[in-house]
Amino acid sequence: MTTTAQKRMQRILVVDDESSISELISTSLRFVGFDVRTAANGAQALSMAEEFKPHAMVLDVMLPDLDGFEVCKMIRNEGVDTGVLFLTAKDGMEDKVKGLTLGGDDYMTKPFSLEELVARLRALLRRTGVDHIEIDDEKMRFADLELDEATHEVHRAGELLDLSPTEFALIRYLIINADRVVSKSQILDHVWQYDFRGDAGIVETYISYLRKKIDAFDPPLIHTVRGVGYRLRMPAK
Amino acid sequence: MTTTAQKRMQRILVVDDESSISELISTSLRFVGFDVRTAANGAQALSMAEEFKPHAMVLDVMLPDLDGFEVCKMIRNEGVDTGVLFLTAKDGMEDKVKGLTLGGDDYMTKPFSLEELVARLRALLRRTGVDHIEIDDEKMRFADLELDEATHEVHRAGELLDLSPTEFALIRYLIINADRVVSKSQILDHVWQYDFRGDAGIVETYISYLRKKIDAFDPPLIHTVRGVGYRLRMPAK
DNA sequence: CCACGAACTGGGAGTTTCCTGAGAATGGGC
DNA sequence: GCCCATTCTCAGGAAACTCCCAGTTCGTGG
Repeated sequence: MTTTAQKRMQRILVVDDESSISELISTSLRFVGFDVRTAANGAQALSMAEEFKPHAMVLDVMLPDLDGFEVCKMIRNEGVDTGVLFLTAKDGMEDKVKGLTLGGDDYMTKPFSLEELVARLRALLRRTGVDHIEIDDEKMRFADLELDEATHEVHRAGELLDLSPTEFALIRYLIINADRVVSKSQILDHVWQYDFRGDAGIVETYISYLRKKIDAFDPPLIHTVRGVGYRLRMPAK
Repeated sequence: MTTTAQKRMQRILVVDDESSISELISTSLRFVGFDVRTAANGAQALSMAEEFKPHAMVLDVMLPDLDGFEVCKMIRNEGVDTGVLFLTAKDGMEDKVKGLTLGGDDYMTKPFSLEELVARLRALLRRTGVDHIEIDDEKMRFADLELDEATHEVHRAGELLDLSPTEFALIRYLIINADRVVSKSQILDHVWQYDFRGDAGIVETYISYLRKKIDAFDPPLIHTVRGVGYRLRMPAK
């Protein structure tokens, strides 16, 4: 399944020299339905891109041989038309990246959360519009809740809610998994940055924050399933 | 049966250095219809994986030679495409597991109950979707009883029942073994954590709890088989 | 029909899980 | 640099849950 490329799948090339990171990313992307290849350095990335023709790339700017921007430039010169999501460590480089990610591209600083990565990548594919099989108009809905990926806005019953970034990511994850029970550790794994080493209790705190904003309306949508996790659901009236 | 691999059976590789644990697990898995092999350390696991090509693995993170993550990585590098259910002691290691269980993988902390293990393993196989013989969409039914694994809801005659975690696990076990008599010690072994040192009398208590909720409807489905155990059955009217 | 063991169930103690408020630490924007 | 929003930790309290115990009922064999 990882070797046989499906025709309708969007192809992503992941380039990072830390194997733990590239594995983390590629596993996640495969899970949400992308066809993924990986490369560990610039040279590999080049030959892989030519052969694989990815719709988008996740590209670490810090590679052992070339830097990410070089790789990007060369690949585009080869005529491979692909959006790029740059990954960068949190340091001075950040500024440099900003200047270079014009056009449809985007970047994220490590460490990031996987939901965020997937969301950005989808947005990027939508913008660069390589393959319009897309049906989703960057808006998600559940009951009278509405989440807009593009504007990062959340409305309930027509009213705009003021959410912090983490709150937004959390409610997004809950909406994606609407009606299913998600455990606190699942939430932690997907919503928090992958190197978060704290207690799962933080999830309780944020659920509490969210409830104050989202469930200030009736009926309450966020339900606790004791001993298991949380669940977004429309209570049977 | 343990040596002759059936074509339609899903293959599971169990890796743990405590033989009592790996035996416990493999017996259970065989009983519910998997084709199981075991390994006691990383090296064995590697050679076994290559030859056996498991659909999924149950992998202790704490092994005498390599750690579980290494093993997992190496096996995947060998091109064996397999989901992994990590086992971890309840300590700091928990954190380390989190980042690596994204995608299709999952993990559980010891001690666990065998029902839980089987349920998670099935969910994992469903997600990684190696062998799509699936008919069940995470829902089980018996008579007018309906149990949904995803929402953790149980309905009888269309009405939602409010069950505690243990009650839920117990009714799940009874439904799985519908129409068969299961003894109190079987129940204890499968539904409670394997290190539970209490009396089998606890089962009576929970059967009683369940009856109040499930058999508040007609006809009663939970029947006592005196001197033997319990049986879920539709009484011949 | 009696006697005995098995099963049922209410009560309650001890534990676990969850919720929430308060405050320290961090970091970005003005 | 200062302020404010945000993130995260911690701890008290409430509620749910697990488990044990003991008195009672039930079923079966003698």
